[in-house]
Amino acid sequence: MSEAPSGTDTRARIQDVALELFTEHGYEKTSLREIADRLGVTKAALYYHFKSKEEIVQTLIEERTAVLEDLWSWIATQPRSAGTRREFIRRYAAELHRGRYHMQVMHLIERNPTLGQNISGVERMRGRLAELMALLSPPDASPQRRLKGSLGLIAIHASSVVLRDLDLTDEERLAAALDVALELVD
Amino acid sequence: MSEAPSGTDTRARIQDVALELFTEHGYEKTSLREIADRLGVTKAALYYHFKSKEEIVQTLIEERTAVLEDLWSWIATQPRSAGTRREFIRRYAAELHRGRYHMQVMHLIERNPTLGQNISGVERMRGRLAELMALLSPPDASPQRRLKGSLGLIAIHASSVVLRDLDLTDEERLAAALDVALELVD
DNA sequence: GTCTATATCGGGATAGAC
DNA sequence: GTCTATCCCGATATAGAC
Repeated sequence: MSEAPSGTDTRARIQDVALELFTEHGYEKTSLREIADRLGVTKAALYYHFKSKEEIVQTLIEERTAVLEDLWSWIATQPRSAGTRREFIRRYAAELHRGRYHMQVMHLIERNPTLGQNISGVERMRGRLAELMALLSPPDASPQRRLKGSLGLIAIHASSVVLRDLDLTDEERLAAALDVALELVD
Repeated sequence: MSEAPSGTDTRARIQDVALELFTEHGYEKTSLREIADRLGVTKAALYYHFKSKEEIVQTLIEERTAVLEDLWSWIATQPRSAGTRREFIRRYAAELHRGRYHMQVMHLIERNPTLGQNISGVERMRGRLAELMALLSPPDASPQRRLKGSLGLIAIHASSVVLRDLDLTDEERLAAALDVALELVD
């Protein structure tokens, strides 16, 4: 699933490069020529693997949506307790270790307002994310508690940017974010 | 400064509409034709007031950067105490009441990765924002504390999105965010 | 599976009249 | 201060050869 058999799987290599450029320069600003150039192929080659630019980003997003929906299925069956929320945060963080570009895709959809108006699947993902955030506080929580719960997830996403200048490894950054997130959902 | 003499000041009306569309659909995706249409003028008319699309967004950003720099000048002269941080958060929140589109511009720069590569002034703003976030925790703080301090500011920015479905007024939302932010920088 | 060549479109920007 | 008309470019996407 997230193996990247770096030899022949051009399709996966396209996704890799596209995601990197989309997150770096934005979806709209990234041209297919740029992607093709970096791969050492031509634009037309991309169209053999994907029928449009949209489809490239769609496949990326659908893979990550599946992850969110798995997490949602799990949490929906659990009691709405602090213990559940803490366990959720741990599972979410673990996912960041496994799927190699979960975080990047999250940044992509957070930072590209244009995705979602046209691109199917993005709205569903944003919806799932909102639902998960709502579940990170007790059912009858005050707005303050609601916000803190949501900030638990946001902390994890933001840590890589906010702690960038702090000379930590990715693991250390994630560990710190995990501490903060666990506290926020508690 | 943020008056909008709604009669004749076309320049301000262009900024208004542009900001709204930029934040809604993204900077790249918004065309000058769209802006002009909504104002009931033509593209060429925009070029009388601004020499380029970039200049429109630049003026927006420069006004908000000035605000951040004022806040920075103030906090730099204060002791790095919890009291200072709390007062900073209060001043920041107050600014959201005054300047009518401070928040929108913040969302704009957060969510458009493409701004900043080319557009002068954005990097300076991002830098100021990072510096301010760093000052929201003690000088020798752990990564955890650093992250929590930064989340104080982020809480304010995120509240409008995160608490959207909660049927609160903007004031109530901001008040809740303020509570959480004050706690986070403490 | 990748190439060259091309069709087509929409965007930013300018010239010059009113 | 706003208009019409136009230029120019880069982007997505397709056709068809190899």
